[in-house]
Amino acid sequence: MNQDIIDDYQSEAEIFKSLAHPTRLFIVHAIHDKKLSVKELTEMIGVDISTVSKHLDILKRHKIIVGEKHKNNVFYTLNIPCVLDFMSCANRILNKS
Amino acid sequence: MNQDIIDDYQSEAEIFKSLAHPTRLFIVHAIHDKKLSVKELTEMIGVDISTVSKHLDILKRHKIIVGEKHKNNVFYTLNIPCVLDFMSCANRILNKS
DNA sequence: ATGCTATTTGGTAGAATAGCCAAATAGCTT
DNA sequence: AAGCTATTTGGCTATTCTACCAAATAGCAT
Repeated sequence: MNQDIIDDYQSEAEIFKSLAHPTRLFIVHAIHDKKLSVKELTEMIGVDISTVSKHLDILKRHKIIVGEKHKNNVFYTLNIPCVLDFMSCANRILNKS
Repeated sequence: MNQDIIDDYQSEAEIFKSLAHPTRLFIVHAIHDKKLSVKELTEMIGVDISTVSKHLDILKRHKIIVGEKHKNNVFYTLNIPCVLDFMSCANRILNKS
């Protein structure tokens, strides 16, 4: 593997990778218009809360979302609106078949 | 895992997944303004041609790119310009730290 | 401080991914 | 047909990812 290409595109690929999971896409949509806590998201998604926390951590580390703590809840918000634009784009791809 | 969420977002996640690799992002950029064959891309990337062929297959199956055959070469073109828009968006994320 | 709720972290097993090599296929061109 | 080039496919390992459970941490509230 050519190391230069890796260097150039690795961090960009990380962004895509962080979105490349149904649960994480659901989260992005869900917090688009409403701040939600880990617990609330967990109830909506229906997997173990530790799994949800790890998904949130991935999105947070890549700055897709931002968390703010109130009492002992962490509420998450979407940091990158253009993600949703690309999701519309992706859906156009899917539907134009 | 809640099956409904999987069903709703799985295919969308596939799009992101297909772009979540440095080599595939390189390909998307490289064929943006110029049709390129598997062999040409392989020379630019520097991995085994079978690896490149598999990357191209992933992008093709998700309709990110389109291949057309001339003689015994297959030339690839970008099918989804909005991918590049999102890549700009991704880079804004990266640089705003 | 003790409990109570929310969140994160560590560990682990199973699935998926990406690379290489080798072999198969496709399709010109003699 | 036989040779040549380009591409794809199969098989195999090594690595990465994801889900669960259990345990640790954080922080309010009694």
